[in-house]
Formats: sequence, C-alpha cells, structure tokens
Amino acid sequence: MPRPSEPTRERIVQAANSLFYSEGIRRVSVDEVAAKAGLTKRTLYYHFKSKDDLVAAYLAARDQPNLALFRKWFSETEGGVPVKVEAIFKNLARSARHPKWKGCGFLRTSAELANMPGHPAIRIGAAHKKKFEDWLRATFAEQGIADPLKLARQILLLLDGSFAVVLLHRDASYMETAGEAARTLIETAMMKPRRKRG
Amino acid sequence: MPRPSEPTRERIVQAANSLFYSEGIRRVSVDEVAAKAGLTKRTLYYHFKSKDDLVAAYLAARDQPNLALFRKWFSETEGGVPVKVEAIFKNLARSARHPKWKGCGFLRTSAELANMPGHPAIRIGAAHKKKFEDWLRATFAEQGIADPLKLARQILLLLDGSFAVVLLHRDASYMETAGEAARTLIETAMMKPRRKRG
DNA sequence: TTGTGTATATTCACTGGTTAGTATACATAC
DNA sequence: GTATGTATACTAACCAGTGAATATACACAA
Repeated sequence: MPRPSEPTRERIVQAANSLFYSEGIRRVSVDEVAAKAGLTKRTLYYHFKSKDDLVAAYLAARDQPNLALFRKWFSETEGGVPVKVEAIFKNLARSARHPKWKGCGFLRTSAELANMPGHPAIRIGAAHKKKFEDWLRATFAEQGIADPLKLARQILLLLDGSFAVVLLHRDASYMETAGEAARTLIETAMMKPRRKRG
Repeated sequence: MPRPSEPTRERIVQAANSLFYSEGIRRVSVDEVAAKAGLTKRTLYYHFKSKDDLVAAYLAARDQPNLALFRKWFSETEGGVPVKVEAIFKNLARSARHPKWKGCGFLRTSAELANMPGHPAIRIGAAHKKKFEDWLRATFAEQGIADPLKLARQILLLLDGSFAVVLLHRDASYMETAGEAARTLIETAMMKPRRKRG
C-alpha cells in the first residue's frame, strides 16, 4: 500500500520522537520504534538506512517546532527585550513541570553520543542551537547592544544550563533563576554603550 | 589472593571511570570494564551487585576530586571573588580543549538515565552539584552579597550550560564566555546592597 | 609444627534475552 | 509489469547476571 507514501515515514519519525525522547536513544530498539509506528522493522529499514539515520531524522523533526515555540513566547510577551527573553525561561519552566518532560532532546543526544563526535544527529543539534543563538544575536543587534553575539551566547549558556540542571534536580525553579540572570545580563548590556535605544 | 583487598575494587572503579566517561554508560558492557581492570566479569560481580551499582561507584569516585579541583583553581587565583570565579571557567576551558574531554560525567549520566529519575547515580550527581552550589553560596555570603543562593545558582547554571554547549559544539571558547557572564553577574550583585565588603 | 575450618576472592562456563541489520517473498498501484 | 512498499523469518553478535567450583589467607586446635 504505497498510499500517499508520506504518512508512513512521518509516523515512524513521530514514534521515534516519542520513544527516543522519553527513553533515550540507546535504550530504545528499532523494533520498539517500528512497533509503536504500527509496522515491522523491515519496513522501517525501507525508509531509513540505519538506526543512526533514524536518530538524525528524530532530531531534525524537532528543530523548527522548537525554534517557533521560542519565537512565539518571545513575541507574545509585552515589554522590553529583557522581559521578553525572560518570558522564554518562564514558559520553559512551565513545560519542565510536566511529568513527561525529560530535558532538551538535542543536548541529551549529544551527551549520549559523546563518543561519536561527527555523528549526523550531533551536527543537527549543533545547527539547531546555532540558529537559536543567531536569532538572539540579531534581536540584540537591533537594540544597538555593543557585543550582541557575546550576549546571545551568554543567554544560550543559561538556557542550556537550565535544561541540564533541571533535568538533574527535577526542580524547574532553576529555569526561573536562569531567566532572572538572563534579564540582568541583557539589562546590563543595554545600559552600557547604547547606540540605538532599548 | 585476598591481598590488601582494596586495590581490586579500586581498579574496577578506575576502569569503569575511564570507559563510562569516554564511551557512555549504556555503550560500555560489564565485560569490557572487567577486561580493562584485568579480571573476569564474575569477579566484578563479587565486588558490585549490579551494573547500576558500578555506575553509582563511578560517579561517587569523581565527586571529591572534582570539587577539590574547583576550589584549587579558585584559591590559587589572585584578585577578588569575581575574578577568582572566572578563573574556574578559564581553567575548565583549558581542560575542555584536551581531546579526551567529553563534558561533565554527572550531567552526561543524568542525560543518559533520564528515564530512571530515582537512579542512585543521578542522586550522586545531584548531591555533587548541590555541594558545588553550596560552596559558592557560602563564598558569596562571606562577601555580604544580598541573595547569595540565587547568585550561586546562576553561576552553576552558567557552568553546567558551558559543559553542555561545549560538548555539543566542541568549541571551548564558550566556557570563557560563560566565565565573563559569571563575573558580570557577581560584580552586579556586589555593587548593589553590600553589607560587608569584597 | 601441623591439620582443619571459614571467610574472602577469583575463575570458567553458561543462560536467557536482546539487538541491528538482512534475504527473500509478497502485495499494491499505475 | 515495474516502482514502491510491506511482512515473515532469519543471522550473528552482544549482554547482564548466575551456578558451581576453586584458590588463598588466616585463626585456632592438636
């Protein structure tokens, strides 16, 4: 049944997403992913050439939705940039309190595959974080902040730090603490040598 | 050969440390650890009741040495607290440039075992980070900083964020960026409502 | 000094289960 | 009648944990 041909691959990626994210990549077998998608392993291997390929597809599918969510949280918040960025952390804290939350899929994958530095999935994760960093950098540059890249990286460090710390302690309040730090850093940067305005 | 009885267990933990850190917990088999320690799997299971037990011992062995290193980097640096804390990040960046560096063992373990929230190894990791946080908090409290716990957590977030980001991008300069952010946050906190002095 | 028992420490060989990936055949659509 | 897509059944390797036996050190009795 070739059918529209896309739903199958899509279903596999969704099953992979659900299982890899909640159980870990090495913990989940290809058979389990196939079963969750409602088909056989052999069919899965028709659509993906290897488990590594499937892992890469799993992360690639998380890239745009994640970025869109951050942008949405930013733009739907009233106020200046410091407050809008802090809102991302507050929303993230709310997500992190959900029992099914298990940290950042990109970071957990890079931790699990730390012995395979060139792995495609790690490249996808790195590109994802670079996109976020660049979006922040552009946002800060619009504000006339002196070194927008440095500030963007500092915010990214706080964000990824909160993913790691909250996963370890299962205490989402660290995310709000990170948000405060982010706001402080942005405010400090905006006070200094402004060229445009805030 | 009972012998002093300690070197064997010690050798096993060191072998586990080397393999789990560089390859990942789920990637390394108990047989591999035993082989690296120069004995049989059955002997390993005489000293440890399960692989989970061995994983916990692996992290427990990293706890004190890691903390001692941070304290050493702090105390051997000349200057005020902001500079001394920044020195931790600079030293960490130097470590991270070593090819065998693979991030923070505690964080990587919590990422790999994210589906087992109560795992003993995760508890050990959480306790380790709490010790570091508390040492920072005490240090900041001595400086008369208004909310030393909050500041300590913000520094911790930057530290763990740099572990995660540097592992993903393999770019240790993020650690120096995190150090600058830490210094900024500490300086900002010290400027405000000081009670003692710096 | 010699024999004997017991706790400690180690090995060999095995079990039962899992896993990534494949050879082959079958079905459907156009 | 060929492309696409799916399933059955298999391989070869790996892996956590165990059963049974053995070796050593040492305490104590003869």
